[in-house]
Amino acid sequence: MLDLTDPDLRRSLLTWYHRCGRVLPWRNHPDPYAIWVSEIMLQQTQVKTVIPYYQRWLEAFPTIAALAAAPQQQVLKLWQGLGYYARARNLHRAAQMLVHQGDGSFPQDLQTVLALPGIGRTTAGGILSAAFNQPVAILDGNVKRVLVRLLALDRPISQVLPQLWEASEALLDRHHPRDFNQALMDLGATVCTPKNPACLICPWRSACGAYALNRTAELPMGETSAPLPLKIIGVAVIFNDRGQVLIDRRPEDGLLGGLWEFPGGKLEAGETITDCIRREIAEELALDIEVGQHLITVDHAYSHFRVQLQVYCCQHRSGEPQPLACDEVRWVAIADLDQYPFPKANERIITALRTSGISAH
DNA sequence: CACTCGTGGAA
DNA sequence: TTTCCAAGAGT
Repeated sequence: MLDLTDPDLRRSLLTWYHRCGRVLPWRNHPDPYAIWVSEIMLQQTQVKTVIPYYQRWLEAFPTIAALAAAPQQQVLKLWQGLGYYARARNLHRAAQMLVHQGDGSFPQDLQTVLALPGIGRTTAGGILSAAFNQPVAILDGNVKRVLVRLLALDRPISQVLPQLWEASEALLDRHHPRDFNQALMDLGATVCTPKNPACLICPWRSACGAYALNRTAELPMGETSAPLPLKIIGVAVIFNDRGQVLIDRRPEDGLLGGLWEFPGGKLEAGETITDCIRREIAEELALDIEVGQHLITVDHAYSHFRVQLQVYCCQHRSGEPQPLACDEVRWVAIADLDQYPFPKANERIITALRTSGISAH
């Protein structure tokens, strides 16, 4: 029977880590704030994607105080393209809490850390072990996969989370929690990968249940998932007679909260795309517009649905734009669109606008 | 507690 | 091309 507290298990992983561990910008960083930023950016996001964002972020906001003092629009602009924008809003809000309700330093107490917005159990363990070498366990995607294989659990991960947390805590090396947690994640990221794991060079090969049963390719078991529904969205690029276009800022909560976009909405059954756009602009902005020529069609996939944006150039006819379904509306010159944080699908609209040379008539 | 929340790398 | 899934958290 596999003993998770076997010192040889910990020793073999740490030895492997010292020889083969990754070199990362935030690893062994002296500032807990930098560790914190990296942990938030790394949620559901690959290391390679995070690195340039991490470096730009620390240049713009080198301290907790600097982040707390920044306007939210600058924070979102630095996060633009990274996704899951609530992470940026929560990080910003947590920095303000630390400055205004504390002494501006990052806390070392687990319960205090867990109380900060955007920090759950795994991120708290990641920060406290990496920044302060505290023995707090983690359970991220890498660790889940490693442990499911090590223990040969043939049930979907969502059904064995309590067991996996127990295992992570039992395994954790109390004398080297920082290196051990980092080693566990590195093992999952570089050896015990989702496909084609490199079992022949794995320090835990002889202890691994999935390897012994020759089932590494089947574990972890896949979760059942429904196909993503598709929404057709009519989108308006509305010009006024000064050549400016109308953009709106989405409500703070929910999808793409706080980011700017071109207005529009969902195509309803039996409706033409032109009617859809005119209706949405009337409902959400109280504007009368003329829908003109097609600009671009953008296909984009979110986590739980796909969208097809059918974008049309439009001309403002009458009415003053009202923020009925958003937080703010603004007329902006095309050259100034760069100053606003936009979601990825809208970036493609901006590119199309500039390359098409379309302007007001 | 099942659902919501982005984007891109990798196969 | 699709499909999976990444250092998960909030509600």
